Amino acid sequence: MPADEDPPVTAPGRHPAPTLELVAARAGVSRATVSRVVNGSPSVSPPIAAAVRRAVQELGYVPNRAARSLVSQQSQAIALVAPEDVNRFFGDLFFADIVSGIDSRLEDSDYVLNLMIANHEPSGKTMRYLGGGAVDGAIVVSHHTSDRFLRRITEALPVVFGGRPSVSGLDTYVVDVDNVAGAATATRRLIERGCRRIGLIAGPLTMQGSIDRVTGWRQALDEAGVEAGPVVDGDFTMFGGTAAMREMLEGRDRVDGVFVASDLMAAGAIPVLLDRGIRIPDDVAVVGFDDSAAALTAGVPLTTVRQPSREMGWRMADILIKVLAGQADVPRELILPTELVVRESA
Amino acid sequence: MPADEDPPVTAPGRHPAPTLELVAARAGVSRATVSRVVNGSPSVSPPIAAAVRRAVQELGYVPNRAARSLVSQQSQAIALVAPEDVNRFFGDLFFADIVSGIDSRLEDSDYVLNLMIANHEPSGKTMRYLGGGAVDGAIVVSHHTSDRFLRRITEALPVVFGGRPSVSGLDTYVVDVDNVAGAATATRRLIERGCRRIGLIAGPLTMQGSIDRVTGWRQALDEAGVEAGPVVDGDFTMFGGTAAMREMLEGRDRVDGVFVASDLMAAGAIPVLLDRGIRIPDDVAVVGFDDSAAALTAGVPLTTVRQPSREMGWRMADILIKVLAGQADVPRELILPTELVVRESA
DNA sequence: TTGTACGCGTTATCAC
DNA sequence: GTGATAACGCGTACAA
Repeated sequence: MPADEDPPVTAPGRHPAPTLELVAARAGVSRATVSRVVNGSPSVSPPIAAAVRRAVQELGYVPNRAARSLVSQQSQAIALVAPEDVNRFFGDLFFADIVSGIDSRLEDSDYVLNLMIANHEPSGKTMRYLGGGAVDGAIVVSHHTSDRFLRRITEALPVVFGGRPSVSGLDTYVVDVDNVAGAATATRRLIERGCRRIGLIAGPLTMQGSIDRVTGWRQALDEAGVEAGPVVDGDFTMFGGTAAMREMLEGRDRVDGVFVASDLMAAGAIPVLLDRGIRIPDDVAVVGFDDSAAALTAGVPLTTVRQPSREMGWRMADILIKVLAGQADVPRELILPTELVVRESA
Repeated sequence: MPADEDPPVTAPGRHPAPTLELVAARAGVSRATVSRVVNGSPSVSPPIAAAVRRAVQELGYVPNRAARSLVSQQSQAIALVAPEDVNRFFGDLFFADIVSGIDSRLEDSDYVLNLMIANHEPSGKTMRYLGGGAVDGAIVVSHHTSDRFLRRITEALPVVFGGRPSVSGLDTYVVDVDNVAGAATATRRLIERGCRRIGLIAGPLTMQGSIDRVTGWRQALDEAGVEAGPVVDGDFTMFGGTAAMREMLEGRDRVDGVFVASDLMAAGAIPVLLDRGIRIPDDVAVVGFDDSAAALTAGVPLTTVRQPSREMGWRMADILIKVLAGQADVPRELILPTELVVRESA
């Protein structure tokens, strides 16, 4: 009674993958030649190349990634690292655009994307993985100033940040928008509408982008000589936006305009206004930030500051790929423009 | 003038990773012994093991994944494949839960997750990647009946499906809920409330889950002897839900209850009702499906059918890991229970 | 232009 | 218990 018969390690019925050797045998050439053909070396005679390609086709040969990595010292993989709660990450369509952009850049490359949504501080396991050559580089988004690992990760491998990190002096690349200018533009829109009590629903102040948007808001106010209204933290989540708006309305400060530092928060905040019979934009005007898909689901079409999030994703991947290819003239910082999108909320 | 000086292939300043060899030298033992210690082999004397561990620590040694893969024939990576538009995938918080669940199962394993959101039919590149040993297995979600690649992928590597595929006879594993029963429960809730003109906003009928929910809806209606109301396709998106509800209201059939086959669609549909002054649930009762985060952002707290999406993700990863480990007693199909969550909309 | 041979870092099978 | 040594599949100097 074989109670402990060894289960097969590999699933039954899968063919062992053909190797370079096999293809070579079939094409009647050496492994080296096959390798050359596969890697598009010019120094191989057309007839031979054709024969090899046919053999590759017939056998369904596909290069073994591990072997290739081992010799080339490159994994052809990059990591998308987000030190953020999974639901938070997925909940914000802004990141959908980022991923979409990264994806589109990677599509016609050989790189694959590894997802590392690391709740809180990335663990030792994660860091070992990142530093251990398992990926060639990393794109880091949604990072907080408290993240000690920012420095460690940039020391471990080439990194492109989505959003300027608060820590400076890092050996890294950054793709960002001018958050200060964008926020100022949004606030000016409110001022021009005639708003004089302008509140702010901010993102978490552990993120540089949030801080910059606060700065921009205040800057526009100062320029216009308008007194600053109440400030509440909305945490970059929809619920946070809802809670923040409630808090703001319950405060002693009346507002007639609000700059909300992300569309998702605005989508949470606007229903609070509507529920209380407050008209938008007549009683309270609202401007968001991102122009993500949430801008159209807020109840009132949202006037917002568009940031080219999909392009940002594309650019980040593009920069990383160029750096990994050893290209020298890659700019350290790429600042993309924002643009005010006027809809109905302000 | 070195106009074309070779740029360095690797970023400057990164140390070459220490190898087994190096650790061995430092500890004064052979590579084999170090390997044993690293892999927790029992047959190594405690003092030696300690010395090796110290060397590992000091050098910050981390095993080279490629080399390990090459010899073990395993990549320690699994792919999450979604033949779906990126924004669609990210836009539905249901998938956030799935990913979160997968992630939590992978956390204390050595596996990493590769993300493959393949707009439309996965390309040849994708299939080659999947079949080429770059990943040990795959989790496939959001698949459509039209996906010819379902068969190909199951032939290429071990696969766990999220949601029963329409194609049958596949060598694969499935984690799903009983969509028919869930939909019937939802519909019964409406009937018990007194609704007699019950419409349906369906998901895309290219997905088996959508079809099953239609079936469940009709089943409950038939059982109760209630005539079927209008059916409109909502595409599993928020906008789709909005459009579907508009279409339904403009039709000649009056409705006093609607079963919406996903919370996200319900979140799009409910505002349409509210905008027209239709009271929920008094004039029209609404039941959703999923109990995703969207259920609480619909304007009216949504009565819905909860499916344990996070657990589904966890289970899928768990099953895949067990299969990859050669475990024999893994069930081919795991059906998780649904549960009616009563809130205010019905 | 093509083939030979070595090495990439690991694991595993042997002897010792 | 420990150490040589042979794979694993591939890229690439080097030789032919």
